[in-house]
Amino acid sequence: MATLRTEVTEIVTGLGMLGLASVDEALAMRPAAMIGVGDDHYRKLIAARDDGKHRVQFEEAWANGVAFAEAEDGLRGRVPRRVEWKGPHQAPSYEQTPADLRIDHVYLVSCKYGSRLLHNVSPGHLFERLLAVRQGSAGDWYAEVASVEYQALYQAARHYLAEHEEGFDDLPLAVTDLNADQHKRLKLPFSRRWPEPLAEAAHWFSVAVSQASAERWLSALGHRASRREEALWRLLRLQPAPYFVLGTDHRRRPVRYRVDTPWDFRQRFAFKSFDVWPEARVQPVVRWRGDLIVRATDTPVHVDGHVEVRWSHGRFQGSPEAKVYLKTPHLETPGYSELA
DNA sequence: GCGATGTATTGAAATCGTCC
DNA sequence: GGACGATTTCAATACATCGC
Repeated sequence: MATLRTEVTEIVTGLGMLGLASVDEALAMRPAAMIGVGDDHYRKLIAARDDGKHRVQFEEAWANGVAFAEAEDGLRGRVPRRVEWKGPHQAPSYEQTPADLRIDHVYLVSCKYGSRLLHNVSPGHLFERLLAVRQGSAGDWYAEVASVEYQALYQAARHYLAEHEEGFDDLPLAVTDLNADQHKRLKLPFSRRWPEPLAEAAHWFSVAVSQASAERWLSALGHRASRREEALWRLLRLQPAPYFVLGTDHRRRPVRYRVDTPWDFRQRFAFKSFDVWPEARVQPVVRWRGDLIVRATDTPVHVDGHVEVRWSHGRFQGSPEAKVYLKTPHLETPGYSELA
C-alpha cells in the first residue's frame, strides 16, 4: 500500500528526531512531542513493523531523522519540543511548500523517498501559467494543442477496433465527442503499447504535442531573463522560506538537503538562461534546462530535466497531466544544499 | 543473465463540479 | 448546501532496454 509506506517514511523520519534509542522504543512510547499522529497510526506502524513490511523504509527514515537531529544545519543535537506531522490531508487551497513535518514551528521538512519527480500538474498549469496560478477546469490539453494529430490518432484507433475487436460500433467520429463510458472502454485495447497499425499516428501525435507544449511554454516564458529565472525557481520548488528534504534517491542512498530561497539562489548563482525544447519519444516530452554561473568561482553550472505530457490513467482516459522530472542529481542541483 | 538506468502505468486520496 | 461522480494531484511500482 502506498499510503502505509508514506506514513512509515514520514512519521518515522519525525520520530527519529526525538533523541530516542530506536524505532521500536519510539513506537512503544508514543512521544508527546510527536503531534498529529494518533493511536490508530501507531497501531498500523507497529503492525507493519511486526510483519516486517517496509523494513527498509523504517531504517532509512529513522536514519534520516537522526541525521537531521544531529546536523549542524539542522537541530544540532537539541531535542525538539514539537514535531508536527501534516498527515494525509492536503492543505486547503494551493500550498506551495511541500512540507510533511514541521519541527518547533520553524523547520519545514519534506520526505521524498526514491523519487525524481518535481511536479505532477495539469499541462496548462505548467506551460501557460508557469506554476504560478492554479485555475480550475483544465480541459483536454491534447485537443487544445494538437487537435489534428489527436483526431488522426483516434481515427486510426477506431479503424483498428472495427477490425480487431467487438463492441465498439458506437464510437463517435470526433475524439472530442467521446462520452465517459466510451473513454473507459478504450483503455483496455490500447494498454501498455500501441498496436502496430497505430504506431505511426501515435508517433506524429507525440511529436505534435511535444512541439505545441514547448511552444506554449516558450511563449509564456517570454524573453525577459527575470521571468525565466522565476519560472526556474518555481520548477525547482524554491520557496520564500528554506525547507529541508530528507529521503533516498532512486538507488536507495540517503539524500538530505536544504532547499534555499530565491534570495540565497541569487547570492550564489548568476542566471544565464532557461530553455525548453520538444523531444520525440513514445510519449510527448518537453526537455528543460537552466544555465547559471557560480558567482564565487565564475564557473558554469546547469540543471536539467524533462516533462512528460501524458494520460495519467491509460490511453484516451481523461485530461493529461504534466510530470516534471529532475535529471540533475539532487545534491548537484543549484539551490539545493547538502545538509551539513 | 543481470544490474543499472530510463520510461510507462497504476493506485489512493484529495478537491472540484454538477445536479437536485 | 449536500451527495456523488469526475477530475486532479500526489507519487510509487512495474516494465523495458541498455551495456556488459
